[in-house]
Amino acid sequence: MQRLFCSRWFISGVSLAVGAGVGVALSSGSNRFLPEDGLLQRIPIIPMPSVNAASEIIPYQHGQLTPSKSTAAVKYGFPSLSHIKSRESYITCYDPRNRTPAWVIEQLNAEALTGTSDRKLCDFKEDEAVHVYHRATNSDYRGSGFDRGHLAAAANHKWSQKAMDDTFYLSNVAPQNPHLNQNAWNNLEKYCRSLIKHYENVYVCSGPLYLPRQESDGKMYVKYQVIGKNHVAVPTHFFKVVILEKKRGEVELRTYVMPNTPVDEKIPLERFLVPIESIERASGLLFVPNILKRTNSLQAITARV
DNA sequence: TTTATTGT
Repeated sequence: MQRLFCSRWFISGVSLAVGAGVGVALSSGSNRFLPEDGLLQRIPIIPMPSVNAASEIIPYQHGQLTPSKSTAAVKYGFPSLSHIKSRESYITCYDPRNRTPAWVIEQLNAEALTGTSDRKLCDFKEDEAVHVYHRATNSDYRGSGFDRGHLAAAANHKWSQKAMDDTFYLSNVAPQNPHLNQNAWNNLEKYCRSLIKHYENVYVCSGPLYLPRQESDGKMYVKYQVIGKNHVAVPTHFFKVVILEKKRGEVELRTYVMPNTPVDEKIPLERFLVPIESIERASGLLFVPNILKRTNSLQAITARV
């Protein structure tokens, strides 16, 4: 895991600047791609199938207009759909195998950050919307040595007590090194909140990573601890993708990765910037597909600053 | 200020 931070990513970072010219190109196409579109347009997941409509979900086959024979294979249902949940304060995709979120996305703005909500009134709680087989519980975390680290941060949702309460579902939480959670990661969250002063809109997508590393036999393995009776996975790293909209519609992306270990908070946050592509490859996710997938002409986007 | 855990 140290390798990630020794590589050139460590210093270079990336910031994709979508210029004003691209903004015009966007609006000349389908409205779906306008930056003003809401949170839902930015979910890093491809289409939501409609439940019970097997023929709509079966993989597309070239030149085939009738439902494929494999429709019958799912007569008794799909083992999973996409586990998207919408909450008062955020939208999340749950990872039932790891008992943590796969990602959580939230919009930060002055209204959301202002209010009298009090985290002392909140308790971490099981998410009863998650099947018991796949649900993390407080007892899984107790005595584990890990914090219940929020992905959508409580302080991002002070506007309503309910919104803050919703961030305390364990489906919005992953085992996090206490030092990281309370120092460097907390600083990154504070920094994200501070960005609302300088940008029209701030969207934040956070999640766990399980990065491979070389073991002593020279081969690459993904190794991670699991805690509690439910074997809640301990991520090796965490990512944060910050989507910043300027007043003229320009979009800037910043992608951070921190290891799930103590991190010296004197290290400037910029040192944790990585290219968004590296997170997309490592996580299996695609961020801002509405911008980056739109055309083949990535050259229209300035890909390094 | 915000992030938390543990023990009573």
